[in-house]
Amino acid sequence: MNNQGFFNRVYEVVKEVPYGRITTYGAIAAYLGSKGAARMVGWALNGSYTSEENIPAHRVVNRSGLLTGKRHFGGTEVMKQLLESEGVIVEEDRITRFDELFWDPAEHL
DNA sequence: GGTGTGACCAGCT
DNA sequence: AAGCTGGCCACAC
Repeated sequence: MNNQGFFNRVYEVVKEVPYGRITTYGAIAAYLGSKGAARMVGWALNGSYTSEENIPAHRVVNRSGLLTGKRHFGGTEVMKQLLESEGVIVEEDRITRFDELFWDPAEHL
């Protein structure tokens, strides 16, 4: 059912990310079956803001836990604020306790 | 239907 | 050690 498009699946996964948790592009891409399509995941999130649904893209970071797409939120501090608002500590545009806060889609889904 | 792109990843120089 | 290039896949024009 959710095979209609790669984008749609990315949205579903990101929306399933629990509060105060984060995931990575590579993890999502790998879960979708396209390990090398990490770039595609970021692009999907690029359209997330155009999507009718509210996609917590701020919970998605790169493999280093770095807020790579922070600039796409319309403000580098916006993403940080959102994460800290959920209890996630952000330092130097990077997730602290990244290993602990990391949420693997394959593990939950 | 080919080309370009994109918020990455990993390896090479 | 750090910077850069290529590769990867799927969508838009």
